[in-house]
Amino acid sequence: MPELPEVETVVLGLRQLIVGHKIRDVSCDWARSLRLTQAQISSLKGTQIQGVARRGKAILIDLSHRQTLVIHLKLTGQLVYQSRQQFFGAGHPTDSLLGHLPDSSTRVIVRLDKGAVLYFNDVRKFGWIKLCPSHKLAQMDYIQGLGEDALGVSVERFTDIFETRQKMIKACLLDQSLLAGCGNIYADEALWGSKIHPQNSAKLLLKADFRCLWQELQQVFKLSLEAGGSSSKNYINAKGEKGAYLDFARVYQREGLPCLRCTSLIRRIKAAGRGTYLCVVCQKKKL
DNA sequence: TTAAATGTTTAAAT
DNA sequence: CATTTAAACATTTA
Repeated sequence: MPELPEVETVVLGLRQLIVGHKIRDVSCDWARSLRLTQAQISSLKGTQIQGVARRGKAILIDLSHRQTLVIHLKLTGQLVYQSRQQFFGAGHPTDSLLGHLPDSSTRVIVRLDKGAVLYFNDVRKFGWIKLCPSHKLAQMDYIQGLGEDALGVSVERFTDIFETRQKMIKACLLDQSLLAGCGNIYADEALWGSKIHPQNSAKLLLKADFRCLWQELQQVFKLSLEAGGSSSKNYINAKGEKGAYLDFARVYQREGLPCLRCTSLIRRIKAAGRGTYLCVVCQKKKL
């Protein structure tokens, strides 16, 4: 699912809740969700959680035995924290964020001290949890392949990374080895916002195009983050109704609806292997 | 029944 | 070599 804003929402939320907690035990009923050896699983017991961070779309949980849990939510992962006093869930928006847990999508259960529990739910089972020595994190397969983080990258760096690339700009935005964190929804939103055709080769874009694209991407991230990600706490509003999920989207999943700028109808095409929404009038292809 | 889904990886085709 | 496309992972929903 989850892209950078949703992952960041998980991280900010969990940091307030789980740091200081000790792990009692970890269980799992779908082996591929928890990619640890039995020895590694045992090593977690009694360990204290020292910090929660994000790198690209990966969630990093630092533990007192100098190991770090690395979690990837992929398309449908979510993390939910429950204790007597608190409840917090974020990631892919589904009813599991508020229903009784564990449920049928629960893959891993981390029992913490003081009666608290952390659930890793993942309907499609693509997500994973790994463990890595903290000092070797940079060499871990997934982390090692990540480019600069998309949140807070400077315009200059952003432009430098892309301007010489031959491939289509959308493929560039989705390439985690170039820029880490952007996913399908935010790529479409930023491209629409900057009036750039997703299939334009990056090298055809002007400095002004990159500046605009960068601006739009940071802006959509910010909006989504303020709303708690396109999921999470605002999935359910104060009245207990389904709320802000994708409310910020201006093109994504709006096929057949009028473009909010020019009223021509939003089209859906396939680009960079993904469903892609755009306004063919506003987002002109360059020669 | 078919198509697609907020991601990544790998193999095969250009 | 650089890019693109398709398939795979597994399940649900339209």
